[in-house]
Amino acid sequence: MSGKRSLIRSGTTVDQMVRAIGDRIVTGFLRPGEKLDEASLAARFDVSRTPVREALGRLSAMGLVERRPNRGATVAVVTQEHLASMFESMAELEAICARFSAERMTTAERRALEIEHQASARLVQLGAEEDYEYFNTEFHTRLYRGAHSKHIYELTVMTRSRLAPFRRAQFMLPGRLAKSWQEHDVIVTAIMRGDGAAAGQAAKDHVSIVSEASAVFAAVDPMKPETDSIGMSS
Amino acid sequence: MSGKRSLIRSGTTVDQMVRAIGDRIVTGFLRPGEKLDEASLAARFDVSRTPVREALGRLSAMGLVERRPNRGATVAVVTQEHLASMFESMAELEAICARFSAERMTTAERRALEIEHQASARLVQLGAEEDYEYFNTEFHTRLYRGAHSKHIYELTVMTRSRLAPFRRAQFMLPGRLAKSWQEHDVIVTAIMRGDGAAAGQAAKDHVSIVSEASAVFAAVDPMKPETDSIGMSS
DNA sequence: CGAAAGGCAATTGCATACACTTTTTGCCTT
DNA sequence: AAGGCAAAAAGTGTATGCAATTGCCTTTCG
Repeated sequence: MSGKRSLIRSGTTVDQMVRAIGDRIVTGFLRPGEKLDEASLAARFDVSRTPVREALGRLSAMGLVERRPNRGATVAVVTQEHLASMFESMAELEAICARFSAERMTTAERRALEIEHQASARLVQLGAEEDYEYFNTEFHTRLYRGAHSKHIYELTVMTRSRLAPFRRAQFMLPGRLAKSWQEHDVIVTAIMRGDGAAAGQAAKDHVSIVSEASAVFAAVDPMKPETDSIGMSS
Repeated sequence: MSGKRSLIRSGTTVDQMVRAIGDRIVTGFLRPGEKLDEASLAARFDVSRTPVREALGRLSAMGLVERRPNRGATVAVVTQEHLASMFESMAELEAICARFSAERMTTAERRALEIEHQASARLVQLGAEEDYEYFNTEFHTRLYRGAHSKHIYELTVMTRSRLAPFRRAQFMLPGRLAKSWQEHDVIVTAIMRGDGAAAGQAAKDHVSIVSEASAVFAAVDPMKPETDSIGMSS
């Protein structure tokens, strides 16, 4: 019977299940609308149904899977409207964060933001998309933290994680890197001079542009049976 | 042991547990910081640990309880700062909803909002706090829906439910009913004439006032052992 | 006398077994 | 032949048992 867990890393079994299943959804290996059978998943990962069940519950709370009582779980289907709604929310949330950041950031926070932002300019010149993506995430996180509001932070991070699957390839568009940096520059400038309104507007515009850039990926066909079930990774 | 649900109402057992435990937290019967023992709760409600466990997971996602791996669950302790942060977020979210409502509500939605708002005026005159509370909830829900943005709606409802414990007694303050109605009136007026900026500002002010009115309840001493709540019955 | 290490009790995490709900399939009726 | 009903199969929901981790208490050594 149950032997050793696969060589997946740390955390409780449920955490591993959340990561494993979540990854497969985010990477598109599990298609939207696809049924998630508890027993199958449990067998696939060599665990019992219990942790799988709890993992599905968490993923449901994250919005990655949908659950109906007595009817099982499916990979969440994100409609065009819902996706637009999430990007819209993201724009509003980022605007709030930028506005608050402009008003509340400490001197140290402003300096760190500026320094990191300037440093990332080099990545644009080099066209280092991978590294820029990392700095991009860091940049936005700084904005969220700079708002000095724990709950706003939570809402924003939650929304961002929910949008992650659709933002993945936004930097593949040519010239997007430089444009992204310039948009960041507008935000930083506004924050440095404490102009909350301008910072908010700039952040909103920034996300709106990202939204449009990602819109092309919304055309992911849902409910495609897919040949196989579950492979290995992470 | 014997299966004999208490006389709590419908839904799956987990739903009942969520309601039961959530109610006890919201009503203050379970104090912030208090430990939530799975076995005790299961015995108290005459169910097995499994649904209790899942219920604690959901309540954790709602922010009502905090969970640490292998260390059990406790009633979430909300600090003064976090509470202020949540009210602040609520103000911003309601502002967004009101702004969008002013810009996007259909004619039917506007009419329904206006009618219901006017109807609630009578409740103010009568001083029917219970009934007004119901209409108040309804009013705000209309605003959330009127924004025509599913994700914004979700974020707002989530935040509101998380603030529920602290808003409970806001109408106990004398004269609060009439003031609340007047604030609603400003919002409705702005929405009716499609003035998004004004509606947003009015909604933000409204929540801010509620926040202040509720601030007094933030002084709930956490981690009071309490004689005990969960006794053995059966 | 204090501190650290080791053992013990309590509680959580996971596995397995059972019960109930939903869906499918095959047979019977019209 | 088509539709509906019923029984079985599949799958979720709940209960219970067992393993593993945590926190406390005792014991021992500096």
